[in-house]
Amino acid sequence: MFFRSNGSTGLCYSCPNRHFRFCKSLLNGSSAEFDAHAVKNIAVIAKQYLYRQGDMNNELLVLREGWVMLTRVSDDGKRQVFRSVLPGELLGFQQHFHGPAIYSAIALVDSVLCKVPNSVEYYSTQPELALSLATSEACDKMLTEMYLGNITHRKARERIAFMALEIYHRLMLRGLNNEYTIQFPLKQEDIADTLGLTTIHVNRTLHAFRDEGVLQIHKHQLTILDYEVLYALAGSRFEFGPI
Amino acid sequence: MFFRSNGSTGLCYSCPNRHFRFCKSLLNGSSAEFDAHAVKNIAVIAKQYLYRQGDMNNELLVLREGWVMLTRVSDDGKRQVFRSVLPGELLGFQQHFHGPAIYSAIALVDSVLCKVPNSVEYYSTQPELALSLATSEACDKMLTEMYLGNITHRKARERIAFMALEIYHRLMLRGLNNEYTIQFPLKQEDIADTLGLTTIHVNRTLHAFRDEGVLQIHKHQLTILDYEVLYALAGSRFEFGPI
DNA sequence: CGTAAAGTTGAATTCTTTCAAACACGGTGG
DNA sequence: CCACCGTGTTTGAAAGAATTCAACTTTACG
Repeated sequence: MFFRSNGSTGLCYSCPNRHFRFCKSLLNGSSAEFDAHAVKNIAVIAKQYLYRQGDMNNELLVLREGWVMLTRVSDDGKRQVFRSVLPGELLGFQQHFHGPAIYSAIALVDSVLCKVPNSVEYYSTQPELALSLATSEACDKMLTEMYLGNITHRKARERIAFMALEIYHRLMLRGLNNEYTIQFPLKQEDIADTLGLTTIHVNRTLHAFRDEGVLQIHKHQLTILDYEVLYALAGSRFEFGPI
Repeated sequence: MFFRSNGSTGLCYSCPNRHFRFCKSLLNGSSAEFDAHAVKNIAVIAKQYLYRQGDMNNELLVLREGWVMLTRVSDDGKRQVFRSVLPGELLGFQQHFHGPAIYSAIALVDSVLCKVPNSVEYYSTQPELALSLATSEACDKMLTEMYLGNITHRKARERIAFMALEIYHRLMLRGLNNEYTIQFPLKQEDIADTLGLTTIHVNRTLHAFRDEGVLQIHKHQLTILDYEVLYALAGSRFEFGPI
C-alpha cells in the first residue's frame, strides 16, 4: 500500500530481480537457468566471514539464503557497516576484478551462496549478463545514496526509522516477512555502525520507540508496531522521484 | 607521493579511465574512438540544470569539461549533495533506463558534455561497453561508500579534510591541479549539504583551518597549505585495502 | 552454572545546531 | 562614480542532540 511491489510503474530501488536476471528464476524456485551459469554453491555458518577487507581472492557471489553484512574497519579502529545483503542479491563485484576487497563480508546467520564466473573474458561474451551487472551496481549505488541522504542532516530517530523500513521493505519484496515482523539478526551495535550513532544512543532511541508503540526489536525479530509513524519519520525516502 | 597515480598496482577508487574505455582516449586528446560512439555534444553555462529530479527524459552523459554537481531536495526541504562529477566521468545511468531521475544535475561552471547511446538494445550488442558501464557504476558506488564512511562517526574537521583531499586527488589524476591549488566552485553551503553539517559550522571549521595554515578556500580556489595535517585528518581513506 | 556478550541506565561533557544579525563582495542602474 | 541589492560569508550567544565514561543488568551459550 505504501510500497510499490515492482519497478514497472515507477522507480523502485530494490526489486527481487534487481540483480542478475537469472536471480529472478532462482527466487521463484526454478534454478535451472541459474545452475547453467553458476559454478558451485557454498554453505556458510553464522558469524563466518566470506572474505575480509584486503583479501585478494575475490569472487562474485549471489546470496541464495541467509543474511550477509558488509563492514569495514578503518585506521582509527572505527567500524563502518555499509549494508546488509539479502537473498537474491549480488556481492563481491568491484572495479578491479582481482584487486583487494574494500570491506569484509560476514554471514550473520547460516547462509547459502553461489559462486558466479568473474572474469573480463566471461562477461565480454555475455552482453546481457554484463548489462545486468551494471544494473546491479546501479541498484547498490542507489541504496548507498539513500543511506547517505538518510544520515546527512537527520536525527537519530529518523535514521533508525528509515533503516527499519528499508530493510523491512526489501525483505517484504522477497516474501520474507510475516505480517509486520521480520527476522533481524543485526545487533544494536551494527545499527549504530550503520547509521553513525553510538550503541548507547541507538539503545535509548529503540527504547523510546518501544515505549511509544512504534517499533520493537526482540530476540532477533523486528516488529513494526506503527507503520504510519515510522513512514513519516523515514521521510518518504522509499520513492525517489514521482510515482 | 601519498596517492597512487594509477590503478594498476593497487586499488584506486578514481582513475582517469575509470569510466568508458573511450573516455581515456578522450582525455588524452584523441577523441576519434569517442566520437564513433557519441551522439552529440552539449555546451551548458554555469548554474544551468542538465536535468532535474523526477525528469523522465534521462540521457547518459559524459562530462568533457567543467564541473557538475548532483543534488536532491527531499520532502522536508533539506538538500543533499551526492557528489561532484569531474571531467571524464559519466552521469545519468540508473537502474531503469527511462525511469525518473533520482537527483538533479547542475553545472556549476560552463561545461561541455557528450551524449552517449542509452538503450538496452545498444548495450546488449556491445559487451565491452556494458562491462565498462558496470565498472563505472562500481566506481561511483565506491566513492559514495567512502563518503558514507567519512560522514559516519566522524567530526566536522575530519569530514572537511577528507572532502578537500578527495576532490583534490580526483582532479590531480586528470592534471587539473596547479601545485596544491585547484579550481573549486562549491559554496560553503554545498560543502555543508555534502557532509551533513550546517553552513555556519562549515564556515567556522574552514576559518580555523585557514588560521592554522592547513587549508584555504578563496575566490573559488582551494589551496592545500598543509598536506600532512589534512591527510592525517582524512584518515587514510584514499587507500581502501592494503597497498 | 559460570562466563562472555549484549543490552540498559545515569550524569557530565562535547560538538553541532539554531536563531539573529552584521559584514563583504560583485553586479546593476541611476 | 556611487548607492543599492542580492548572494555568500562571518560572528556571537543560547539551546539541543549525541557522545563519553562508568557502572549495572540481562541474555546467550558452552
